[in-house]
Amino acid sequence: MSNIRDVAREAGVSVATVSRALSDPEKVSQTSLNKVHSAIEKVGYRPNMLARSFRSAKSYAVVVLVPDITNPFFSEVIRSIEDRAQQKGYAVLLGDTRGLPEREKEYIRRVETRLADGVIQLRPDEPGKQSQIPKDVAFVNVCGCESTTGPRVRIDNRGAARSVVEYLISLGHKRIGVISGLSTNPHTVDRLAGYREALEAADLEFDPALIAEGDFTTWSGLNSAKQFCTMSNRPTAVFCMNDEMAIGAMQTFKSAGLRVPEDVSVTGFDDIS
Amino acid sequence: MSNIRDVAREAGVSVATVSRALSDPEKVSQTSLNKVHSAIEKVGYRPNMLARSFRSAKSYAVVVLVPDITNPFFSEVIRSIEDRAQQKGYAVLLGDTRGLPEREKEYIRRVETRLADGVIQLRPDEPGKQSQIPKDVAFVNVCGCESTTGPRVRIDNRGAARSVVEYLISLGHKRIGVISGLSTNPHTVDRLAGYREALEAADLEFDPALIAEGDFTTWSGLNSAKQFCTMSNRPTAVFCMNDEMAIGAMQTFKSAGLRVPEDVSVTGFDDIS
DNA sequence: GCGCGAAATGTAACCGATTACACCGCAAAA
DNA sequence: TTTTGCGGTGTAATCGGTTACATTTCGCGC
Repeated sequence: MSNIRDVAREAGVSVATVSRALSDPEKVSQTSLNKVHSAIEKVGYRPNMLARSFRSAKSYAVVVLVPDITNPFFSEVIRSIEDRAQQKGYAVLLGDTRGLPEREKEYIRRVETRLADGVIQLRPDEPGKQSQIPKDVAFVNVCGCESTTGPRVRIDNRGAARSVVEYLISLGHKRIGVISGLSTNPHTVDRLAGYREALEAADLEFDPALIAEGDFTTWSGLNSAKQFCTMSNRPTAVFCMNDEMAIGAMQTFKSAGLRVPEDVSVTGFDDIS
Repeated sequence: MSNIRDVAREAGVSVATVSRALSDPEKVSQTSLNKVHSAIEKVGYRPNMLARSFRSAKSYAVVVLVPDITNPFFSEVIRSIEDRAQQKGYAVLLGDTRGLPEREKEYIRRVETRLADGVIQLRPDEPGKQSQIPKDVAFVNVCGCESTTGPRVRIDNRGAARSVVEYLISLGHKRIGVISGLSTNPHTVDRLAGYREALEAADLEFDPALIAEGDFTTWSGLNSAKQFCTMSNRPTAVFCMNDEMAIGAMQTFKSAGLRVPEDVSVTGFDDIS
C-alpha cells in the first residue's frame, strides 16, 4: 500500500508539499498541485487516516451512547446524528449500552484512549447520581430533562405532558389514567409533573390509583393497562408516556372488549411511525 | 496526558517492558508487572489506542452498512453485531446508507483509509450489478439471498415464503395476494419464487394481478393494499414481504371496512415486535 | 566457582502522517 | 545595486506506541 513518500517521489516534490496539497491546497502552487494529483492517481494513494489521526491527536469520531437501539425513537435520533456526523467528516461509534452502567463506562473509555473525541449521551442522568462521564471528556446530552446539567438539549417533558392532558381535559375527560416510565426515570418525573399541573389548572383531583408504572416497553404498556380494565371507576382516557406503551395498552383494552377511542382514549408520546 | 515513557520512568523499567506488561504479561516478571501497574495507577496512564492502531496497522473497527437503521429488523441485527463486536474488542462504525450508493462508497472508503478493518453489509447485492466493494476490502454480507456471492450469511427467503404460503393454503385460501418489495430487490425475487412454488405444489394458478409492489415501508404497504380492496375477485389472504408492509396493509383493510382476519388474512415477514 | 541456556529486559528503529523552521528565488522598494 | 518581503518548497523532528535484536540476569548442574 502506497504512502505519502511514494507520492512525493513520483511527483518529484517533498512529502510536505504532498501533505499541504491535500490539507491546505492554497499554500501550494498550481504546478505542484497538478503534479501531486496525477502522482496520487498513478500510485493509487489513499491517505492513512489512522496516521493522520494519531499525529493530529484527533480521531474524528464520536461515541453515541444509546440505551436501546431497537427503540424507534432512539434509532431516529441516531439516524440524524449519523447524518450530520457524516457531513462533517465524523464517524459515529455506536454504543448500545442496554442501560448497563459498565457498558457505558467501556464506551466512555474509548474517549480516554483517544479512539473518539467525545460522547453524545441519549440517556437522561438520574438526578441524584453524578454523571458517569469524567470532567475532561467532551460530551453533550441530547435527551435532557429539567434535572439534566451540563451541555444539553432538553426535552420539554413537562410542557408536552401538560399539553396532552389539557387536550384530554378539553374533550371532557375527568378521570385520566397514566402509564408512566420507571418512577426513577427523570423523563417520568417531568412528565408526571406536567400531568399534575394540567389537573390542577382544571381543578381536578390527583388520584394515585390512576398511575400505573411501566418501563417504556410495549410489553410493560400491555401489562400496566390491565389494572385499568378491572377498575370499578375506570378512567375514560389514558396518557401513556411513550408510544410503545400506548400500543401495548391499546392491545390490552381491545382484548378486554373496550373500544379505543369510544370507551377509552389513549395518547402516546414520541411520534414514532 | 501521560504516555508510556512516563510510566516507564515512574516504574524504573523500559518502555518495552511496559508495553509487554500490557499486551503480553506472560513475558514479564511478576516484579516488573507490579512496578508497572502501580506506576500506571500513579500517573493515570491510558494507552493511546490511536498510536497502537497506527503502529499495528489494525483499527479494531468494523463498518456496518445498513440501508435504514430505523427499520426494526435492521436495528435488531445491528444490536447483535454491536454486542459481539464489543465482546471481541471491536468498535462498530455505523454506516446508515439510506440506500444511496455514494454513501455506501464513502463508508467503504473508511476501510481503504485504514479507519476500519472491514465491512459488514446488510443489503443484498443486486444480482446483475457487481459489488461496490473492492476485492481487497474484507467484507461479509449477513443478509444474503440466493444470488449473493462471496462470504455471506443467507436468508432462506424462498423456503420461508413457501412455508408461509403453504400455511395459508392449508387454511383453505385459494386466492392469495402478495405485497412485495421492489421487484429489483433480490429478497423480493426469492420470496416470490417461494410463493410460486407453494402455489404450484397445490395446483393453484399464478395470477399476476394478485402481486402488488411495495418497497418494504409501512406507507407502501398501506398504499399497495388499496388495489385489493376494490377488486371484484378479492384475495382472501395477503402475503406481505415484511412486517411493516403488513401493518400498513391491515390499516388499509380496516379503514375499508374489511375485518382481519375474518374477511382477509394477512401475514408478514421478519418477526419484529 | 564456572558455564550455559532460558528468561527478562533494554535500546532504538519504525509506522505515515503533520508541521516548525530554514531556505530559496524573485519582484518591488530603497 | 542592495535590501526587503513573500510565496513556495524542503528537511527533519515529532506523535506514542510495538517489536527486532542485543544484552543482561538468573537458575541450575557440574
